[in-house]
Amino acid sequence: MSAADATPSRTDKHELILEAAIRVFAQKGFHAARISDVADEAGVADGTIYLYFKNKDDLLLSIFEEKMDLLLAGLREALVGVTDPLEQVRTFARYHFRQVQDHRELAEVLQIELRLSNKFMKEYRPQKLWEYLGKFAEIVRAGQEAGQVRTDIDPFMAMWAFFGAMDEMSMQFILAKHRKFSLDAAADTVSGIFIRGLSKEKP
Amino acid sequence: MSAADATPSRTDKHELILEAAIRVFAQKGFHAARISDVADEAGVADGTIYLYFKNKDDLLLSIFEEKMDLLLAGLREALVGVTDPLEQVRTFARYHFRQVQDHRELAEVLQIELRLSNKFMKEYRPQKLWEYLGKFAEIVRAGQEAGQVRTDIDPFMAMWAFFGAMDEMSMQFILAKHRKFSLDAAADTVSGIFIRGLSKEKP
Amino acid sequence: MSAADATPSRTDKHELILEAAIRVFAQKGFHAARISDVADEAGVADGTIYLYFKNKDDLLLSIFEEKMDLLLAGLREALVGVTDPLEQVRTFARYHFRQVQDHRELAEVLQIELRLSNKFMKEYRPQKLWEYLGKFAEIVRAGQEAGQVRTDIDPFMAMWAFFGAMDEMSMQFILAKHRKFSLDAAADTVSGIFIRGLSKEKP
Amino acid sequence: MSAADATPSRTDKHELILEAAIRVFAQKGFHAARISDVADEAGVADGTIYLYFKNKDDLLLSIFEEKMDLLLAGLREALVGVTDPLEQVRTFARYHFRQVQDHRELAEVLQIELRLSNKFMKEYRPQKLWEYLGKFAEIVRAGQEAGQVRTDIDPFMAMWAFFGAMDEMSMQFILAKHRKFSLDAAADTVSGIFIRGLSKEKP
DNA sequence: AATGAATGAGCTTTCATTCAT
DNA sequence: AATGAATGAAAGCTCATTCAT
Repeated sequence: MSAADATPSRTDKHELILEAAIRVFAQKGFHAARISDVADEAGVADGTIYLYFKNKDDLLLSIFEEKMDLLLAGLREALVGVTDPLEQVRTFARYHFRQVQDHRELAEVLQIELRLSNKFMKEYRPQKLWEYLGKFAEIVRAGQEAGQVRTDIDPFMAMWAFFGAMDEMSMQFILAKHRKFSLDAAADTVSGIFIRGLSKEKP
Repeated sequence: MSAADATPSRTDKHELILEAAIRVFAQKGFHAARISDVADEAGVADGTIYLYFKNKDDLLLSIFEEKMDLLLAGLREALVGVTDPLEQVRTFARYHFRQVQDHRELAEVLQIELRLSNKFMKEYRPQKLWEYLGKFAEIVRAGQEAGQVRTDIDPFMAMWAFFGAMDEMSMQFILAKHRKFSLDAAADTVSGIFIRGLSKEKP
Repeated sequence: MSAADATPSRTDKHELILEAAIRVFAQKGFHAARISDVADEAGVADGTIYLYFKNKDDLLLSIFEEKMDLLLAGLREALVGVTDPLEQVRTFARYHFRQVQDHRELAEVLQIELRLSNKFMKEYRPQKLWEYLGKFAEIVRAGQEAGQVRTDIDPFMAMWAFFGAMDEMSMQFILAKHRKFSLDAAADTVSGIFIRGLSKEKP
Repeated sequence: MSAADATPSRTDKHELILEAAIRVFAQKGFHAARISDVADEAGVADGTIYLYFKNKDDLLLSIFEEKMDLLLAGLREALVGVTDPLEQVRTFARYHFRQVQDHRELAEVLQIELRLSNKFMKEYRPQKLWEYLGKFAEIVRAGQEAGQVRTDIDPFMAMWAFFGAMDEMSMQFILAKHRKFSLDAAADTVSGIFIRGLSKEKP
């Protein structure tokens, strides 16, 4: 009500429910999770969820959409000041695995549960994911133009390979809850392979 | 029907149902597919499926188990006579993508639908997958011992990265039903990156 | 706004909501209509409706109660000056069908939607309807006493028959949105049949 | 299994469920009745109902369709041997009210509950009802051709008036569970009014 | 008086699985 | 071994109603 209007009292149910859903989906899985589980976790009534999200699927997709925005913004920020394309590859990998580590439940939902939804995999076009990964294709193309990256590799092919490698290692990290698995080492391995694998051979 | 055939007269309903399930799961997705759909496709009664498989999940896992056996056997055969570790990487990649291309419905089930099953991802230990991928770790280790492969890379880390790269590209191939996407090119890209990425730098 | 107006400044939300409800119920049907639809149509908040009506059923019954008052008053006025009982039958029919024609949405609600409510049909005693129809029974009785109407017919039985005939024809008119259906012809048919049907045979 | 195959063991679930539904719908009303109520009444599981009927609406419509067939067949039989059109009117009325009396629960469903369904009233074309009532229009037309029935009345208008009169009286009979209301008297009243109302005035 | 965000009870329908034949 | 009719648990979603502001 003040001029500044920080709206501290507004609980932002949207955010509240979204975060609760991430925790619940990560723990029980999307299909096993009931709407009432999410409602309980968020401390609201079942029906309240439908005031903020169209349905259960929409809740899952909203997690993806909204979190990918943050992920993409963070990636752009992480790449600021890194000019060398091959160094950018390393930065990308480190940033990605750092996010997986820092937001493990979210990662679990995005990596595993999102793939549950046939809607997502087969009907939905993950535009946000393409924007995120597109940065890698740009890096490769820039490296090719700068003469550092071999030109016999298609940037988009390399992009999917890079994403696949990171994704699978993240998956193993998530699944290997009790085994040792260093994401820093994963970042170094992936960037190590791709940096050398993509660079022009020394003459 | 030959004398060598151990079970000549048995129609092998087990196999019949399994193949029907692959087609149905690939087409409709595991969750959307009904047991009665599989039964119809196989030309048997619903109840008959339960004489050969414990439940719907077991049907999915059986597809994985039995097909991975064939895949692994094929891989071993493909690698026969290829002695150079780096060349073995190329052979592996080509073999893998060839299988995806030749058994597209099976690939679709294994790549997408199998991941749907929380049971599979979180509880089940895909021993057969590890055996298959383990070949790659062996190749890397052998290369390291032979002095061709850099030793700062953990063979198992490399294994997951390699699998992830191939898997994601296969996924894109499967999803990109109408776009052009060459699996041969994918094999060359992946092996191109990994062969150079794993090899020792030339002095 | 006039001096005679007892409630000049009051916007009369009650009336506002009632009229909105008639339009909404007629258009979407009572069950399909949401309280929020009525609120939107009336330009008030959902909760406001509950300041004027006990619940959704009460809203429907209030439409009946209040509109039947007007209908009954109009009928009495229409019958003023008509002394011949058989002529009164014709007047009744013409008045009734005229109302259906002039207040089609209201008629739709009263004819179709009101019957939807189990509450209305099985628990509620439609006193107002009986008053309205009672006029017909009175007409018949008066005709019997005057010697114009046959006495082997129970006035109340005749009343229900007369009402049923008019009601069904109104229903057909309402349902037959696109077909030709003249309510004037309906009035003539009904009164034609009942006037002759009720009158004493000519000796 | 015998040659005669009376199939006494076949419980005919379809019929069983239909009859149970009539009882339940009549007692609780269509909307208030739960599928599980019908299942309980029929002594089957909830799911079984869906093996025989598409959904709850279909169950209601099936009652109408199947029972109207019987009603129509019975009407035709009742009219056999009655040649005089005006006498046929009386036969029709008596048959109709007899059915209401003998199948009171069915009548209750058809008269009251069927009208609950917006689907039925607004979308569904009650072909079977038209066939039933069409007999009356035929009777009127035949009477006009034979010179017994006045020609200033449209047979279809008369048909709706006749049906409305009978329907309303049936409704009152059904609603007036505890009051005295003779359906025989109703039949005589309706046919009395319509026979004289439709016949040509004596010269 | 007015609001409208929040509530939570309630129910149809699906479909994996069973078991009498 | 094979059938397929029958089962019944399970849950997403709606919407009339409430009440704190």
